[in-house]
Amino acid sequence: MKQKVITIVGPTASGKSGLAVYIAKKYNGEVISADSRQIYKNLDIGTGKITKKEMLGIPHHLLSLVDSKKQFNVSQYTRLANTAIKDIGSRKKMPIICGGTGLYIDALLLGLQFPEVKPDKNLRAKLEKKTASELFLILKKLDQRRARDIDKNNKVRLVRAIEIAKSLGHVPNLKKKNTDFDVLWIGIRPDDETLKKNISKRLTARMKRGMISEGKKLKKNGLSLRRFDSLGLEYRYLGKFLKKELTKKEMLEKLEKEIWQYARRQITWFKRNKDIVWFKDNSKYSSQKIIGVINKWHLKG
RNA sequence: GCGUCGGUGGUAGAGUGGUCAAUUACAAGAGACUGUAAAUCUCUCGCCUUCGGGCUACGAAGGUUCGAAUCCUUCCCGGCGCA
Repeated sequence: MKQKVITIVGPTASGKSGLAVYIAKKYNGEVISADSRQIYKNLDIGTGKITKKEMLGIPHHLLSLVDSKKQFNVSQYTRLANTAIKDIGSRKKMPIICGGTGLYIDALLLGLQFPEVKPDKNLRAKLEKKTASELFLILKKLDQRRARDIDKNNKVRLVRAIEIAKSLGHVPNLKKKNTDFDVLWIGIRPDDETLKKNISKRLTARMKRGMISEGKKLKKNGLSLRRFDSLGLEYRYLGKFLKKELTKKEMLEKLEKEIWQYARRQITWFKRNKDIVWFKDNSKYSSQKIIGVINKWHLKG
């Protein structure tokens, strides 16, 4: 019998975390985070990590595990998440995946198998200095086929493709492995106006909770400004503020827009998955409907 | 009041007689996604379109010219200087 897994996806500030706890309470579940930034230690306020209090006693996995100076990736994520699912399942509890990082979730639940080539820091550093078209030519020599479908303006992708091709001789086709999961996909997508409001409110709340001092502390503890930038969103803009490139007001204005753009990108990603059952919010009314959907799925076997 | 500089698409800001529906950036919208994914990348972006093109536009109104966002006149608005 397949392991049952409930998954809650949606854009940032849609109320996923609260819903996950609510469902976990009802179904004797534990939550596994699927968030590429909340996996890091000490990135708490800026990532909107759920607090101990908000967890209401529900165990949460894959939060605050990695040093924020280190680079984490999908492959590590799927390994950890698979282990967590097994662990939770073995204790006869319901794993609830909750998060907004589409790639991580799909890799885990759709079984995307990426080529097993470890990141090569030196090679990357060398390649990053080249232009996209130079990189494209390098890749073309190594793997004609991959060069044909790759986005030839996307340096990040090109670098990785070259990295793989150098190691394996070519870039293998992406494989999907059959997973042992029976997944119920639940999506939360508020209407645009509500989502915008939520984003704005949440940002204000984060400021009150001390987002700026969190940033200062991270910097003091040696997190480079370059790293701030690559972490994106709040940390990218916190970094610009700490560098004095932006005033506090400018930071907040730009950040709010940027978060909105991010939310749109998340929605674009999740829209592709036709298995997702969408709801507007996590209100009482929606929650009841969601429970109904879960019950039906749960009874099926 | 006189002088002077300026008024360009949602915003900032190029353009100073034809190659201009107008560089670029941002905002907005759509989308992509092979181990960085909160990252990275692409497309659209005056209106209409049978996708050939058509129409209306660079403060307003006139004028010069084969042709004006670009030159001239007047007016309106804003900055600065002098009164």
